[in-house]
Amino acid sequence: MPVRVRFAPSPTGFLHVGGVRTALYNWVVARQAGGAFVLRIEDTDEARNREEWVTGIDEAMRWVGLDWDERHRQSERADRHAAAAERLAAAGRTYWCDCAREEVDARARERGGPPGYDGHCRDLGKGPGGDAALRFRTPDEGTTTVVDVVRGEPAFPNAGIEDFVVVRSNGKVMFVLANVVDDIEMGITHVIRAEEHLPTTPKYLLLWEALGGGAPPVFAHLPVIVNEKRQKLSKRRDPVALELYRDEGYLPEVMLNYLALIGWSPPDGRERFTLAEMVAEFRLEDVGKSPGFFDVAKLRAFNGDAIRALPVEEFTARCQPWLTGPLAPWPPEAYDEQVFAAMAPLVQERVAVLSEVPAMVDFLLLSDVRVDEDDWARAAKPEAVAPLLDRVLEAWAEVPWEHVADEREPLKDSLFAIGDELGLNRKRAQAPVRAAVTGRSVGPPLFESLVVLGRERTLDRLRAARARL
RNA sequence: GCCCCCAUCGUCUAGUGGCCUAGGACACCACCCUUUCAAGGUGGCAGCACGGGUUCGAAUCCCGUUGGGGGUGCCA
Repeated sequence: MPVRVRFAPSPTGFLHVGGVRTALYNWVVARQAGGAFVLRIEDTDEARNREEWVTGIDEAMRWVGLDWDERHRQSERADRHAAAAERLAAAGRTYWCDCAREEVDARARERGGPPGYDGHCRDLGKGPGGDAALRFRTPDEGTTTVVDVVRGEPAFPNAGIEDFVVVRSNGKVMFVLANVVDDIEMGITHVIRAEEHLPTTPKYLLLWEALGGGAPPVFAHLPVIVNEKRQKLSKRRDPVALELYRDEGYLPEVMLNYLALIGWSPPDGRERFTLAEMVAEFRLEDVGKSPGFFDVAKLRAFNGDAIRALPVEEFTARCQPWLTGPLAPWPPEAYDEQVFAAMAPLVQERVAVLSEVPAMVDFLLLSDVRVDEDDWARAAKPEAVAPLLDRVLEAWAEVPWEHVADEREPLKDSLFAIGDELGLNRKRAQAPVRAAVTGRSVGPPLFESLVVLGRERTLDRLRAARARL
């Protein structure tokens, strides 16, 4: 039987990073088996069915490079779901129930037992219509066991599984049923999803059997991804949208690499690997069981390494959204390809995410520098800064405007010579110049930057700074 | 409350009964390099939750405790 897996996100406005990992594992399993990766958008809840949210999923998937073989929208299969519900009803596996939530709760309280539905309408022979919902009759005895590649065989006593609703009173089919129907009809062989679905899996299995689905799929419930407080990442309090990381300048291949590592690592334990390597080495049974923390610090470290490993041309190409695109902090005409090309290698080894690039070169592209108050104050503190700037201004008006490593380095030599005479070490001598010219206390190497900036602009900025002293 | 899951450095993990005085990575600290910041180099800190078993031998197997998490909808 050909391997067929599915990734079934519901449109919530963005693609959740945890979902990306789930999609990745599914995709890898499909690719290594030469099977099919099905993208199934579970949009049956109207509140989550906004068109742009649906296309947002496609875009996000494309960005990370997880291509699908089939794409379905659950909402388009409503008739299939309804037909399945009818089959269940015809087979006597369901019954109509018009108990209100409050009644169910009240009875549970009286009973003193666990909350949940008590089977009140089971044998009342009620019909559809009004507030009636269709409930699935669950077994009172026995155990439903989930055979799970990563969890073993968790067993659930059937007595603890309430008669759950499969069709709402408004006629809409519930998620579990739609899920099972789609999985059966789409020939899904492996259900790889987040651990939070484990508790509903017995219901899934019961329905699967009731619908005559044949051999159930192989399950793999992946450990959840948690925040620093060890809670499942939530869209309300945690930065979970893949788009956020994309706009911050994380590389898609790094996102995949890092996410893969939460829950799985290659046999040899190395941490950096490509998608192709993962396809070659991944095994579902090697997936870990414990929840994993989404550590942005580590993601950043991986990203910085990956950026540095890029050929410069590619680095430059990948920077375009922040240089000439919508994420650039300046108008398109401010960008100068030549200027950036001169700085690119120096910038490349200093950023961890691409969104940090503009701040590294803005002083070269913008006509006015905004000088950071604190940085300037710190750099300008020593008494000797005023005479230093005076003498540098004088010297640099004459000196050859170049910086040649290992040979003559006129800019550098003159600055440090002046600094020496005034009792300022190299660190303190370059600081006021850097702050005056670039606006910040950190940035790419100073003399290289000045060469690109040019004599006139450099001297202008130094004069302006001298005047502020 | 009830059901289910989980438990190795701060974090992600390697480890599947002797190879473990527990390895790597990120973070952190120190030093080196150095025109800032990075990068790089060297070194360091730091862990098998606890208690019982099983065994010649347990991070590895079993039971319990504790701690954490998930689920418990006419959401997906």
